[in-house]
Amino acid sequence: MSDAQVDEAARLFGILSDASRLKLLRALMAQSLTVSELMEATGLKQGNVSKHLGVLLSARFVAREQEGNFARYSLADPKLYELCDLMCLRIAADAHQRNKALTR
Amino acid sequence: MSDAQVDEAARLFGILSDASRLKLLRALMAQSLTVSELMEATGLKQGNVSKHLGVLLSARFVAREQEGNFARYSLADPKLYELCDLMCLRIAADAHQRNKALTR
DNA sequence: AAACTATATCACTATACAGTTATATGCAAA
DNA sequence: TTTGCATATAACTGTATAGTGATATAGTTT
Repeated sequence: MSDAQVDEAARLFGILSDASRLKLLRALMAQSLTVSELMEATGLKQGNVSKHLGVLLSARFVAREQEGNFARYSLADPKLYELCDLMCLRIAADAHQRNKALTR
Repeated sequence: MSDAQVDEAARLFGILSDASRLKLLRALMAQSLTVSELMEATGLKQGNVSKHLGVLLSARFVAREQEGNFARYSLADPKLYELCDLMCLRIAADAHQRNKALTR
């Protein structure tokens, strides 16, 4: 694996390292949504949502489709599900570990 | 999924979002190594290696074992392999896409 | 065209953190 | 105990970026 590939992996992990972006992705896992709908779903402000979507778009984690005056975003990468699932499993396993340690 | 869990997922992704830390993990995938060996394997300076290992340790991605004067680190989370594999696949798929787009 | 709406972008501030150097801690050999 | 080595930690600097408010861009309606 080349240095450039490691850098790229780090960059992609970095894009997933923000709670606001994860919330946007989570909302999009259920259905594709417009910016306004994403504002509502996440509680983030408009400029912030657009900025984060731009980041996600640049990494091709999401796709953008113009619908008249609206911009509809959808998940573009099936690997996202697996990546997030894995991390969630990891968190659950960790919680379980900690729990066992406490009650032992 | 709670807000706290989303935050935790973001934090863990963040820990993987640094090229130096990924290089350390990659080196540890082959075998457990001491700090000095990791310096050699990655080209990073001592203080930097220790700091990154501390971060990885705090997330339990690695484990630490004292061996006399040395500290031996090893991978502690089997999910790391899958996470990194997935991201690498994603990068490869992306490269393939771009390649196809160019030669089309 | 003018007014309105949805989205994108800009400028700014505050915060987090990677890398570096220097120093501290702790184990080990003499 | 003194010396030396391996590792950890502290202090500092520079850089990146999240959030915000204001503004710009584009499409839509009247």
